[in-house]
Amino acid sequence: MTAKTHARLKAQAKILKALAHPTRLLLIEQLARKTKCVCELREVAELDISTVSKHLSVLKNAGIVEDQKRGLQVFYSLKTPCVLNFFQCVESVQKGSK
Amino acid sequence: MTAKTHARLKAQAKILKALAHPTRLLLIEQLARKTKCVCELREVAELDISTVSKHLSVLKNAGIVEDQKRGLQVFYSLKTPCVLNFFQCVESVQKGSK
DNA sequence: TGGCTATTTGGCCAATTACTCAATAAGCAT
DNA sequence: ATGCTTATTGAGTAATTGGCCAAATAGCCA
Repeated sequence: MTAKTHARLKAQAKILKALAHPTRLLLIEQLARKTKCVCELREVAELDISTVSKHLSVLKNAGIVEDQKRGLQVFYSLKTPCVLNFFQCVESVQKGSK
Repeated sequence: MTAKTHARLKAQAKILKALAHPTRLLLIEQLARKTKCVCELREVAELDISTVSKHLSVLKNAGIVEDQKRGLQVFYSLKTPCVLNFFQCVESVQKGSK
């Protein structure tokens, strides 16, 4: 395998890895509805705010969400809504067909 | 968050997690072309056959591939080709839009 | 049966991940 | 400036992951 192929696969895996965590999926679902600040997301996730912040930075780093500071709060929004299409296929996999 | 929601998210994450590794993405690309045995995949992946076998069992356990024994060899094939659609979105994320 | 080949499984280790708590930064208000 | 609130970052720890090697399993054929 060439180094180029390896780099491509690694980059693709990074994005999927960012999606591959229950809490981060929850955050994505929330952001699919509307832009929310970290404190709102913390309530939904029922986790320490530092933990939520770190999950958000993983998603941001992968290019899936973006952030915007407004006063004291930081609002996150879904940058690439196409990730929601994943769920359809995930469901197909769960049903064991297609 | 309800226990049910948590279970759903965990199940979805499991499938994404199975996809989220460079080697497993390579295996999926290979199987998208055609059914292959473990030994053929080992050559492509350039890894110990036991490592490849474990990656395949992760994919199988997630419902993404299926296996069929023919004589000494075990052939794997893509059970849910829709996972290939993921790549389109992954590309969009990489380009930072949509 | 015994030997050969293909694959899976178990043990081990190094690297990564997810979490919490504590410390730091940044923005506003008094 | 001081204090209060929101968020991020760093340290430390427990659990998970991915790799290899060695051992076990399974199928074929002599």
